[in-house]
Amino acid sequence: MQLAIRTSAKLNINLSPTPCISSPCYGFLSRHRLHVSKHVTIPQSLGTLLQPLRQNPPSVFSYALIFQYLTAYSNKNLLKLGHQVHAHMVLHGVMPSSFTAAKLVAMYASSGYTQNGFASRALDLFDQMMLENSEVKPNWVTIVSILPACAHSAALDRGKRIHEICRHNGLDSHSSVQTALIGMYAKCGSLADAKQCFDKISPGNRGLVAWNNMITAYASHGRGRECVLAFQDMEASGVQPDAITFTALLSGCSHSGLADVGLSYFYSMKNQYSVVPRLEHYACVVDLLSRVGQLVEAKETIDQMPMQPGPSVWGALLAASHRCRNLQIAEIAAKQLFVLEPENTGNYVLLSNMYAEAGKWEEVNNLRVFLKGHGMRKSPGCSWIEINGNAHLFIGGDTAHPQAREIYKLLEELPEKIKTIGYTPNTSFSLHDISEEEKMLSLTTHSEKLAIAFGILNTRTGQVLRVTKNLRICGDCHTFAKFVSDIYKREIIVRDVNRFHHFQDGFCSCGDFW
DNA sequence: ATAGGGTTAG
Repeated sequence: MQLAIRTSAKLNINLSPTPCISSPCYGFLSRHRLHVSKHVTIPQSLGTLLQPLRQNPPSVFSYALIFQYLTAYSNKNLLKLGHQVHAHMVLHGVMPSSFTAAKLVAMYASSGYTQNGFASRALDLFDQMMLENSEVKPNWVTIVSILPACAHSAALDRGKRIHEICRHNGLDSHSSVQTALIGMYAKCGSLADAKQCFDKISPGNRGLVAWNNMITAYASHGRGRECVLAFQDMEASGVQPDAITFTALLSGCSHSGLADVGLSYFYSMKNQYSVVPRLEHYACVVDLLSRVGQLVEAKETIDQMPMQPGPSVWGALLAASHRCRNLQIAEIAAKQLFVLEPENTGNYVLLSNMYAEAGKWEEVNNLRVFLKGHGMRKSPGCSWIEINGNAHLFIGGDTAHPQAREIYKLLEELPEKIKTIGYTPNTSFSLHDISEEEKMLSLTTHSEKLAIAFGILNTRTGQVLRVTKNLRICGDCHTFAKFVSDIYKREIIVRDVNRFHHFQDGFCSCGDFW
């Protein structure tokens, strides 16, 4: 059978992390039945593809082909179908072979980033296959499929375990595996391990993606110098940079205040490196310019772009206006964004925050009424921390955790304790229409504070705390983390939607400018 | 029998 695999149908990977919550995969799936025509519209050829499932019993091979097909198409609706086919396989007692296992993991992993829960499903599936059936061996494809799921959910311990599995199966010398490990370690907050994996690849085997992964790693951890040095090493080793290299390099420069360096790379990328700037590069430039206070120039750059500025570019301008506290330009950017991506509540929240900071309460109220009228709600912030391989998830004001009492007790004492060394709670980051007292309450129970407090309570002295948040870290929590890192002498690494913050001895690697 | 590629802005 000839398969029409569309390899171009790749999923856009989003940095926005989602938590990994364990769920019994097979139990869930066994409640499902195969209702193919009801739930999804499928391409004609897929109908033909599903035909072999009517055999009794269907062969492992039929399943493998379907999983492969669905991976190539990877979209949400087809993943639903994938679930059902997986359920079908379980119900018919067909045991996965190494081959179907790889396909299955790839299927869940490739679609897992856009929707909560699928990355964890891929991870659970992987774990079960490693445990339940020793006949099933991971191959390098299984590994490079599953590692991004660890990266996405910031599951460092699980990632380390998978690295161990690689060593055990002799896969750790495979250059694609090594390359994927760099990304996993970097996104799970361990830059040192990422570097170690990079160094392990023999210089001749360091391909474009390995370099891109390493430069991205430095960029997201705010190590601009290393970013530029790695870029220079890459050039020296004869690997041509591509558009992704420059995205990483430019964002690395902006994350660490190297605005001039970043801008000069932007200007030379087209002429010297023959890489045509794309939307994301313009988004970086807007960001770079705003960091040297040139917001007006940023707006002019957008006006002169050779292509239509998309939401990414206007989003960068909105963030830049917030950074420069320029309400006028913020309104221009927001106006565009409300048309281009009306469903993105983050834009309304950011503009509303700016109005609030400027004391324009009427506009704040207008926005709130608008959001309410359209049934939109601010997406809830959540943070999680992995301890002994388990992810503990917190939502702001959450009391559901078994250790909630201890956590809240610590969060009552901590602000008082760190006030003595200069901390003042900043309620301007909490912009609901509520009293100061209530504001304070919601501020002290932000999800990232809950996760940090939980981490302090459940780890040994000196152990690094790695917290991940689905949104941008709040300014007050940022200050809070600095003081906590100081009095507890703890390194706290927070990954937010944009970048990493390394807190140590009362300072943050972002230099308070992010 | 199947033979699949990791990286992306604010």
